[in-house]
Amino acid sequence: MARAGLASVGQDPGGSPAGRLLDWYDRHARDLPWRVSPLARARGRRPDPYGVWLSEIMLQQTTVKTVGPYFEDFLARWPRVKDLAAADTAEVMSAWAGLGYYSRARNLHACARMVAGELGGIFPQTEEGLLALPGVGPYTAAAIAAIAFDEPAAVMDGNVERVISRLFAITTPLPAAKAEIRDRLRTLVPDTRPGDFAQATMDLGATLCSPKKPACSLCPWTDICAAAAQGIAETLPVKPPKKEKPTRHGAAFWLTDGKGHVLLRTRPPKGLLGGMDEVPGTEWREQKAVDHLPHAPAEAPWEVLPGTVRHVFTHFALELVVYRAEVADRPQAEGEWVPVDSLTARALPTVMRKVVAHADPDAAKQFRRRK
DNA sequence: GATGCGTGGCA
DNA sequence: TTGCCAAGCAT
Repeated sequence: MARAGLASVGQDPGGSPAGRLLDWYDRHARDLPWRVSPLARARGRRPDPYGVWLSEIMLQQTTVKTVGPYFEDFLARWPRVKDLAAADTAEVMSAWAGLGYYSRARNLHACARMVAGELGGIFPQTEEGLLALPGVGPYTAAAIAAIAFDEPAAVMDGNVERVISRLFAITTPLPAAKAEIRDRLRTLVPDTRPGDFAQATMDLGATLCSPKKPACSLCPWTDICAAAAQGIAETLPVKPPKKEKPTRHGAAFWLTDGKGHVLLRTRPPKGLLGGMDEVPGTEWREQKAVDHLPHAPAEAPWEVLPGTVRHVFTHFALELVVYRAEVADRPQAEGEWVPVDSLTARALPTVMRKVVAHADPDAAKQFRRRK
């Protein structure tokens, strides 16, 4: 933890910036389920490309804490890429339920099938090759290339954008600043341990160089950080103003048959909650409907439940009224009758789990097993 | 370049 | 309570 005195600025007190960051990483790397520790890596242990790929897809826009149990569950169910490729899509969607951004799950499965099939079970080892895989964009391709294959790729995620924009005091707003951030990052990427360097920059952003109240005094780069020197670290990177979220309204219909089954539907494969299961409902509109019942999946003695279900998506908030009915004989209705006690096996997104909890609190208890 | 796409944690 | 935002990608 040697502190670089003013006299040593520009003198490279602890080696190159990358070297100093790696030194910090050797001492502070977090122990994560998909990570090979710096020590084990130094001893020659290599991360499994399948595990690196799986974790990176899950980590897109998703926190480490949230991903943990899902990663363990996927790896236990499908230890190798060919196992995942052989799974049913419905089973994969069910296992992904709750993690969000469900197109990731579809692309994950498509990618597994591509790798296990036409690629002979071997992941591409270059950024370019990885970029051609479904669900793999610039960040993920670079991350896999660096972490799994020791390619000196510039791995730039939200954390790294923050770290680099501060290090060089880049005040251009995002996303226009990305090109400059990437150029700056490239000057830092070392030829040795590029994978650890990538993980170190992300760890730095996730721990010390946080969006608010960065812990500059503990940072291995504090003495070479332009933003810290100018006292503007917390203001960077500059982001565009946020758009406001409208609230949409709708209704959901919980219909049971008296024999422990409930009517569910599967949403279309693309778009919001694509390919996921749902409790049948109305469309979701900003205007509140006067009467929901004409949109019910069947005629039944519908009873409106008190309260509403609220859920916030990326670009709008949703408020649902829940109706409940039980019928002795199943009416003609689009969808599938599913045992109420096996809903965990279904691909129910979080908003629909909230609907279940509202309509039948006992049934919702089965969801508590995970996490 | 802009937009659509989930969820949970935390200040 | 409310807003912020986290290891982005596809279109």
